Amino acid sequence: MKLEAAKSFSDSTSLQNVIIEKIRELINYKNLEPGDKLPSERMLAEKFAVTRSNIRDAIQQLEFYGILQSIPQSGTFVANIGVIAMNGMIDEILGLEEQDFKSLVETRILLELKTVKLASLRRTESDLKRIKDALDAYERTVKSGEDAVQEDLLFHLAIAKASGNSTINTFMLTITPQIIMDFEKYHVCDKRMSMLGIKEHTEIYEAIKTQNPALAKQKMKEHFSVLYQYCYNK
Amino acid sequence: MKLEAAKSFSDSTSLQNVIIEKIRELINYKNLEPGDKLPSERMLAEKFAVTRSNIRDAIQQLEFYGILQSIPQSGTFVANIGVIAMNGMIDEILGLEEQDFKSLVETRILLELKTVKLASLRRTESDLKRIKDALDAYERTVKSGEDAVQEDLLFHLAIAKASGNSTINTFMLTITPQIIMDFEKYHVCDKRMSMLGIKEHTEIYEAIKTQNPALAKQKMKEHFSVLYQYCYNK
DNA sequence: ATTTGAAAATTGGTTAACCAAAATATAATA
DNA sequence: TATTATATTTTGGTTAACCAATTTTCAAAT
Repeated sequence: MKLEAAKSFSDSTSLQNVIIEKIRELINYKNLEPGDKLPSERMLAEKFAVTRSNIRDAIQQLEFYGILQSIPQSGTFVANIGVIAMNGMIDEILGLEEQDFKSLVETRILLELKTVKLASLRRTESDLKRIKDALDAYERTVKSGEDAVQEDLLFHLAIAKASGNSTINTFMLTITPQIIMDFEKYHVCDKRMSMLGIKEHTEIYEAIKTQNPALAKQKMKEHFSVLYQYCYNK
Repeated sequence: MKLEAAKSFSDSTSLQNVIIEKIRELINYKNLEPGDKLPSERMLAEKFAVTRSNIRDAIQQLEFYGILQSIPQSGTFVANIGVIAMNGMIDEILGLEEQDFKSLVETRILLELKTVKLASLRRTESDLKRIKDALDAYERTVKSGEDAVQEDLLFHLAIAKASGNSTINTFMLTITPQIIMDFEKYHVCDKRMSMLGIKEHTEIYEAIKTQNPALAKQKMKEHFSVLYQYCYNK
């Protein structure tokens, strides 16, 4: 059987949001400060009339955003960000929207115009080799007539890695699969685009190689202008 | 008891990485294509000689990066990104470094110079009110002589929300708690900085209100230049 | 040969019992 | 009274049994 996904906001998500909301209320009601301990998972489960797993899931999400921290055999603690920031952040977490394609592309362009500049300045020789390898792989696939969306993205990820900025690199990783799926869904890349892509990728690579950040950014901008128009004019 | 954290790369993380690596090898060895089904959690657990929970954790992480997708009572599937991109991405996931303060600040500045421009263009009236409220709260706290790091960050988060870009907004949320903790750790903000901050925040707010993106970005840049120097010259 | 339908097996998710480390309470000692 | 040693309780994490939805199997009917 093959997959045909249509992920919706499931019940478990909304239950988790309810629990997060209740944890927030508890922290406020009890005036818990940074470093204070939350009631145990078992007590929370009983208090909220849900299972301990539900509590653990909610805590895990709040841990992801740095609001709580669990210490084994000790307890779950309010992180060191203060009650005001915590309330504001939970508001935003509960109000997070599904990420739309436009935001995704907009963000990708922003990040990449930065990574390509940083990569030009900071790339090591091994960074450069990785980028070159990705470029060669892309070129091979395009010239063989196959779809090269994946090799395309890997070229860009190699640049992100060379930027030396671990945060941006992580962000690029998180948006890449969604980008790939959207691109293939909307058929963003055709053969003609790909042949042009080889030229543009090569120019970007050369600019990084010669450590010319301004030129690198310029070439990346051109590369995206085609893409951008293609995405928005269909 | 109060918390004094020093999170290190735990054993569980490295075990998870080993499992991720093995899942990758399996996908390659079996030539699984997008949409194909992975062996069941139970079989993987037996094959890799680990518990089913370990398998579930690894799958959950690969799900976060969009590489796998679990369907209840059906199976876990390779997402629609292709084997080449998958290999490249798993390489990067396994090689992810801890996020350093410099990357964090660099990324924050990049994101905020964009959000403030977008917010100027797109902000609704209710966005504007939220930003104003955050600004007022910040001013109140500073003038009362208290530490206002939290109100400071909430002002910036309000702008991120007004940018209308859900992806950037999510990213801002994920880096905010780390920023707060680092700021308090390094005592980035003192009283003098905060009083200056009121002026700068107000200027940014006015630029967003009058929908002047260039001015808004300019003011944000000034705001960060002080911060940036403070962070790097200590 | 094809279709149908019910039974059996398989699936990810859930629950509750269990574990070892940590925190706390208690008792013994100085 | 203060301090140390020990037993008990509490903690988040782990494990294994269980569940309901889904998929597969396979024989009966057309």
